[in-house]
Amino acid sequence: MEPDRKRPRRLRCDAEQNRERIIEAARRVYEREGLSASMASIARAAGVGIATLFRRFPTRTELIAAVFEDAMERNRAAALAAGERASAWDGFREYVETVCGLQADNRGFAEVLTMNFGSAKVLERHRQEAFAAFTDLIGRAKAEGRLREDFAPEDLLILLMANAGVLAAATDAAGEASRRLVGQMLRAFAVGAEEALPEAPAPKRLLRGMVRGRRGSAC
Amino acid sequence: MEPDRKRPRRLRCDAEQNRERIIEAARRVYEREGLSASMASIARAAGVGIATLFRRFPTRTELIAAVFEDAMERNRAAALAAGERASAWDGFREYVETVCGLQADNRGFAEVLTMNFGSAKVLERHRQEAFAAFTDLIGRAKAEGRLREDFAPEDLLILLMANAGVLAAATDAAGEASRRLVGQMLRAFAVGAEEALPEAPAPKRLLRGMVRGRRGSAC
DNA sequence: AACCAAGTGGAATGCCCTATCCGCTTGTGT
DNA sequence: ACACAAGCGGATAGGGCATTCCACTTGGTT
Repeated sequence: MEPDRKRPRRLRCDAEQNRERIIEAARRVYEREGLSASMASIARAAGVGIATLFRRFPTRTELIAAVFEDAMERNRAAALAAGERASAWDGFREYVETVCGLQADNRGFAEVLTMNFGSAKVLERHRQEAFAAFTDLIGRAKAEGRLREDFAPEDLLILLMANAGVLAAATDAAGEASRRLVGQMLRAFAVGAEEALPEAPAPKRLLRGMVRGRRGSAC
Repeated sequence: MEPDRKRPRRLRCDAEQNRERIIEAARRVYEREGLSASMASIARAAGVGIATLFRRFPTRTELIAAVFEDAMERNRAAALAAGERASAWDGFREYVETVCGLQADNRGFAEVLTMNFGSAKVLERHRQEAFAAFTDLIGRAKAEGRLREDFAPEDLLILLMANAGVLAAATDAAGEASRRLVGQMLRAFAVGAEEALPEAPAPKRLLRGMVRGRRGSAC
């Protein structure tokens, strides 16, 4: 995002440009295809040689970290903003919906949110901070009597994993199915829980794909 | 399962043996690795040549259908059995827990339950029948006043997709995380919903993997 | 202007995968 | 016992991918 800082000794300016092009291309590719996109396809999309990609990002993890740093930052911002709401429950609800929406909009980020990147310190710090803000929200929402006492912070992680699964499997109806899932889960978390549920997607569109597994094959 | 019937003119007995060996091997491999396991690895596991595998199962889908026919049959049986319970809600609950448990025990079947196999008629027929029995259960559980009126049959599909996602992402704590998810969802579905929740898994084990994507790469 | 470290792209290597081909082996009906 | 259709597995073609290597180019400094 910003020029650069602690990166060892500043890149030559054409190299820096290429670096940006790679990140932008990877952003597009990951958003559409998820993290399993090949390094080669990203280099192609960026219009650079494969060697250039590997020179700048020796491991896939480093590339992923660079690409999703700002999405994770947006996630953190959403958690902090939700913490400001007058009603903790409203904040809780808002954050859950927001983060699941981020997943729905970006297949790569959906996966990132369900994994652990031991290196990638910035990424993990943002995740930590978001999680801390959310944990704080949990306590207050319970105190308000709106969130069930047995809600655990891990339930958010589980929801993120579940949502990623729905998004991956529901192809066509992914957005609707995801919103429905989130609505159901919020009901499960809430104490009263009489809020309306988003409409369920039409069943035909729900089970569409067929052996959409990694490698080709067919019917 | 049974010798064979309408299969065109009966295989030579050594060929039939190989066919069984392939199915058994595929069962083991898919159970562990999911449906993305390669044909080559299955042939290797079965101790047959690749050609033999392709001769018997020209497409991946045919192999998958053969492998999971009986699991799908067990699924159907579970739905029918659940329909017999005196309390429809108890049956509903039992079936949901059972089918999600089947997913937890078998990564391949978890995926099968979230896809559509246009060919594979036996598979789809069993799925249909299970779904019909479940739909019947839904109506009765609503009539009992235990299941919320806005529960839709599609919610089961969504839950299956969600559960598959949790199972795929939670590696170590997969079983616990899955049970927790199911517990939450049942709360969302129920009218009263004051049943206890399974314990949440320890957070450390929840986010473990790191770019466990298809191909190697590393930290 | 000239130099050279930094940077580049494409070729090369090695792996695994799908799918098909083909010459050899074997079960089975006569 | 024999013939031969049925079946077998290894080899092969063709492709994608990760990763490394290397001869060439170029930005930036003097």
